[in-house]
Amino acid sequence: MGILGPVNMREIARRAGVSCATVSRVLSGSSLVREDTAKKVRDVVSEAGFIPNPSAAMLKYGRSRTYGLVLPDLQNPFFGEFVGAFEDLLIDIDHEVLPISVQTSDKLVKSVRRMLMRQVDGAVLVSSEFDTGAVEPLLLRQIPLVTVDRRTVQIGCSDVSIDYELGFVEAVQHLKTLGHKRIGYIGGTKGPHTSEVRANAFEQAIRGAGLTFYPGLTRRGNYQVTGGEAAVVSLMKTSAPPTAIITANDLTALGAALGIHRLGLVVPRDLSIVGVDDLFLSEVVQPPLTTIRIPRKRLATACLQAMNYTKQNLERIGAEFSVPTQLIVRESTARPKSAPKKKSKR
Amino acid sequence: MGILGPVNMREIARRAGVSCATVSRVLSGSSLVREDTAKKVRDVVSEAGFIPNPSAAMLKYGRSRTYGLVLPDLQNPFFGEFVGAFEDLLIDIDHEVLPISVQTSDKLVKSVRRMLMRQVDGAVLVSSEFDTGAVEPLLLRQIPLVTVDRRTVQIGCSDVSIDYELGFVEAVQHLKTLGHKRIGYIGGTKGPHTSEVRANAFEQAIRGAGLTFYPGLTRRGNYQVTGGEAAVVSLMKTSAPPTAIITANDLTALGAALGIHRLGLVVPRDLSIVGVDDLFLSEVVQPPLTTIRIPRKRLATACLQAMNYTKQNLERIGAEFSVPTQLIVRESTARPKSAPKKKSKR
DNA sequence: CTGTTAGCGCCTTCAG
DNA sequence: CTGAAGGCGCTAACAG
Repeated sequence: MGILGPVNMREIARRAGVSCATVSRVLSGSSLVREDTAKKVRDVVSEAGFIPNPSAAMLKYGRSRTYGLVLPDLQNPFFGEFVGAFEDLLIDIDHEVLPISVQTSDKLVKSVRRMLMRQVDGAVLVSSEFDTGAVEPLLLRQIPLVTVDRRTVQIGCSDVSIDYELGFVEAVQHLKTLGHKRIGYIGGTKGPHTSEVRANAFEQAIRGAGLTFYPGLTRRGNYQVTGGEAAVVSLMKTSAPPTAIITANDLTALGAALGIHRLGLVVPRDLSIVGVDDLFLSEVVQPPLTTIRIPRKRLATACLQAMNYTKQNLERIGAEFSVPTQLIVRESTARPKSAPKKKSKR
Repeated sequence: MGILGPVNMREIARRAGVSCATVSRVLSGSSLVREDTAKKVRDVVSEAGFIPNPSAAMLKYGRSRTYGLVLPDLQNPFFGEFVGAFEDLLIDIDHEVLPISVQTSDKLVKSVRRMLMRQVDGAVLVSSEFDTGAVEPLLLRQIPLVTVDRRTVQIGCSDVSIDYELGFVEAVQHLKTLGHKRIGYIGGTKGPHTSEVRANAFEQAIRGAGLTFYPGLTRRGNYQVTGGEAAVVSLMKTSAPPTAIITANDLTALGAALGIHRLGLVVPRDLSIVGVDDLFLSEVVQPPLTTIRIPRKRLATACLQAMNYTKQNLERIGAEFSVPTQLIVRESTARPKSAPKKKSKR
């Protein structure tokens, strides 16, 4: 079974009575080794519990078999779930993921440094700000880049966009069918481009459905519970509050639901709420949240695809990929209470 | 600024007109370099954006500056939060964390292999099953180990126990004060030792408070929402259901709350619920969950402490550390509805 | 088919 | 104070 201390290849070679090269060949599955020799080597390897040192290989090849994954906030369960999905994909190709959470305070610069240290073979930047200066070192070193929802490509950098437009249209249609006319929106923070993308998708969906877009029913959140709560309170205090809102993500929606509750109101009777993400907790809360699902697996797959494309076309402009979203109707949306009354003017 | 392709030390040395050794000395802060030479080198280093390749250093030293962190389930937000806390600690000492989720299906063996590959300097096993055979290779290679809630130590392996006893006593006291007498429990899966620890802590707390321990009001969950829901339904169908329950973790508690809701009942009117963990979502759900908080930072700190102890006493039996818990009272617990009626026999 | 050799980038003696 | 040289473990040429 096991052994004491780290065993190296030379030691394995010695025990098997062959040279390191032969051991290396056996391990890499080369067919240029006689079967009985190979078997002998394999026996020694497994008997010693030998595991090759990847640092050595990396030193030789300059490839680390790991991809950096820059996320805005690992506290948000969505990103945790996404990391898991991405990791599963990488395991199949024997790679690793280096997840890096770029909190508000630290700069992207530091995470870039960390990736450079770990010699990542590529980096995926999810919904984060794209500070050209900060990622410069990556580009200069020819490290393939993939952004999510930046909706811009450049040499050595592809983009995967999440099709919010699709989900928002479905959501607005859903609300319209229920009878909502005054639909509000609680967005994300100012920095990341995805905030604008989501806000625009909302406005377009509203107009596309033939409804009125009320700028006064729009608020900025922070992608967290706190932001959703504060925004919904502000929204409900207006003279003509919305009967339904869509939020930039589920955490914001959960915050909004909390705010409504604290106001002594109830969801969906007093306000219908639609989130974005579909956290696995969203179907567990009361009421279960109607939300626009971002499919993690498809997103992860698209990122990997984009990565491969970029890698193979490093000299060229990156490609654009897209991932669909899907409305999941649960119980946080219902017919507006006020609407019928207003209509039936008796 | 940046440069093209990976730059190595020799190149820096060349540009600065010195040798690699001098560059190395400057980078490691050796004082044996003339200040003007050092400055010259530092300028070239920062101008080239040079970052030393840790693989080379690792190859030399055999230390990877990373710790493995084996968790039962990264889907559970508690572990995500814990990884973050542990990582923060490691950043300060310039180390990294390799988080590994050991799902039900895969075996611990595989994760051990992954850690061996990455040449971790140590491993923390959180609330997982401790298969002696599987971790043997770690022990044999003299890799310091820390377990959480295994409550056993051995050569080269320390333990950090979470003081559930404390939290459960507080929780039972809280429920007793509210007037509860029939308190049930929904536990964890059979494998990990922590399940027994939590179950025993519950039973002792009940008896310690002078209440009756009803084995019939005990169920097994799976640390997930589904388990909590199924268990609570089963519990409420008994002829004499509990008026309050304590669950093995917050996810289970959330599941229980969901189950109660589906049964057409309401928390805490029909059943008071106490969780364990204090997920950041637990204060956001309706009703906010009363729960026994496991402080992540303190747990992470204790793990690191334990790791350092083990490392410095590899030949000796590990030490035992403990982390306290704390009851957080919110709104999922209240006076039982039935109790007063039963008492006032009129 | 198998062994020998050189070198990946860094650090650390040992000389100068 | 600074330079030259060797070696960490592995692999890919190149010999045999």
